[in-house]
Amino acid sequence: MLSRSKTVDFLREIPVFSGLEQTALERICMQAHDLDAVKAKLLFVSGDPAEFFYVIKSGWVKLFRETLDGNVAIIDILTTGHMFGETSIFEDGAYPYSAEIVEDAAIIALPLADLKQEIENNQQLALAMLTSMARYRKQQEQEIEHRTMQNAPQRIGCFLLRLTRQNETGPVTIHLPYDKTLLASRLGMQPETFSRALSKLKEATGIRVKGATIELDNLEQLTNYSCAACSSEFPCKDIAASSS
Amino acid sequence: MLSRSKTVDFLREIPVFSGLEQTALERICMQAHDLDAVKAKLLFVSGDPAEFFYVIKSGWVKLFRETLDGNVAIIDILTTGHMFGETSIFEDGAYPYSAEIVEDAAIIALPLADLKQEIENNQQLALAMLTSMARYRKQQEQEIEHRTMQNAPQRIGCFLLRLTRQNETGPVTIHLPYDKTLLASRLGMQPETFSRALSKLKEATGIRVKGATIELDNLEQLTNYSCAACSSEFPCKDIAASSS
DNA sequence: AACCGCTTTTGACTTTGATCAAAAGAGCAT
DNA sequence: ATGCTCTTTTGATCAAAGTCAAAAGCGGTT
Repeated sequence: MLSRSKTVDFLREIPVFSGLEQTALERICMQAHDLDAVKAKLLFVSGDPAEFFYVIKSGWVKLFRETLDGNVAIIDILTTGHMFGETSIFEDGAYPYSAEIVEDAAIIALPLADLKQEIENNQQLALAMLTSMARYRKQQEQEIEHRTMQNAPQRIGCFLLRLTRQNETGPVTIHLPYDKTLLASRLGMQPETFSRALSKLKEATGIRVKGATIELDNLEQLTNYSCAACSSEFPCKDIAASSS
Repeated sequence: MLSRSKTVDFLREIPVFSGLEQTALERICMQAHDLDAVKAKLLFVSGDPAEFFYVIKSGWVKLFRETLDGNVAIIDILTTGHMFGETSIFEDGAYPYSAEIVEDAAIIALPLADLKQEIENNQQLALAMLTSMARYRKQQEQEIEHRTMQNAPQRIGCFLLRLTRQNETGPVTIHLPYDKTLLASRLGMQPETFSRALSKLKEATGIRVKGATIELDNLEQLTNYSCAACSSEFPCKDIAASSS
């Protein structure tokens, strides 16, 4: 079936699956189904029984939880090539967070049971998962560090840097991937703070902001400003690409 | 050799190793050596070539990094049964953080190469590592949530709760495991803020503080105050026990 | 007891970011 | 173009936490 083999091809591009044998990948994709979802659609909510894990073909998905007193905590915001829901393999069978589409998306849903079985029987996949988890873990460590060591303008600068390919030298144009309110919460600040912090960053580094488009003459402007409060000097390797 | 079999026995108590066959565990412990270290000793610094991973028998160890502008970011503070340095298996062979003894400790050092080889050849261990990584990942997610959603007194209260066994009903006595300055940085705040926040917590919940000893009549006092800003209602399962 | 070095607390002040309220801008349908 | 909605910005104010400085407390020695 054509759509099945396209799914296999897509998954092969993702680090955690890229080393797998064709047959293993096909077993995982056996029950795959595609779904298109528009902005604001809730894929599942925290506590729902976990049947599927998801891989994003395009668009953006927000993972979040709500606190008892009604605030929202963003876990992560994911896009093309990212995977989510797969950690429920190691859990009690419920999703530990809710997932909402924040930019129209094409998504592949795959049964957790099949992934679980393959991991348990396929050493290669288990190791790939371990590597992926380790990378994610490192990313989270860095996230915690950023939240405590960087102030608001620095966090924005750091985020912008991570949107670029890391060895550009000349002028760079960056497009913010989703709206500024969401970006604010991704960076752990209020929308008003984001707006003001972006102005401050503009002041401090000379970047040019036009709506969701940002231009800078070179990355150094930003790295000097943002990476000072960070433990890993710039091209902060490893943190860019990852599957949830 | 007696000390070798004691090491095996100790590792067997740790979740990630508990399901292993005796022979597998013995292979990992083959080159084990014990070390006693006093407060302030640096085990390794970030960037050192990673040869060993460590398991703590007793005492406390701080993992941290330094930012370019000279501040210190605490990664984690670990004690009995915790493991660290093992993620270097998935890295470029250097430790990604520094490790310092903060309370006199007894530690087992084991070669990373042996662990790596065992993981690659032993499906059971790979799966146990995956489970352990998933638990740690969840913990980190919670840590990020705490840092953004809870204020200073709430974070302290939450930390105290996690020092208790979670189903106590009557009065509880808690001993702070290490000094307050370190605890402050573990919770992402300044020592002065910690001191004042603890007073505020005392005010708000009626806990009694005498030096490093804290008494409370029941956990509810604290949970009402601290867990309101959190997404997982109290006994916050999973987060207590873990390896690294 | 007196002293030393350390941790912890307290005080005064500053800075950062949150909050509340309102205005401005952008996108879209009519 | 007009009106509608939603996002973003701006302004004014407030609260939380950081900073700097000094005092108090707490072992452990001598």
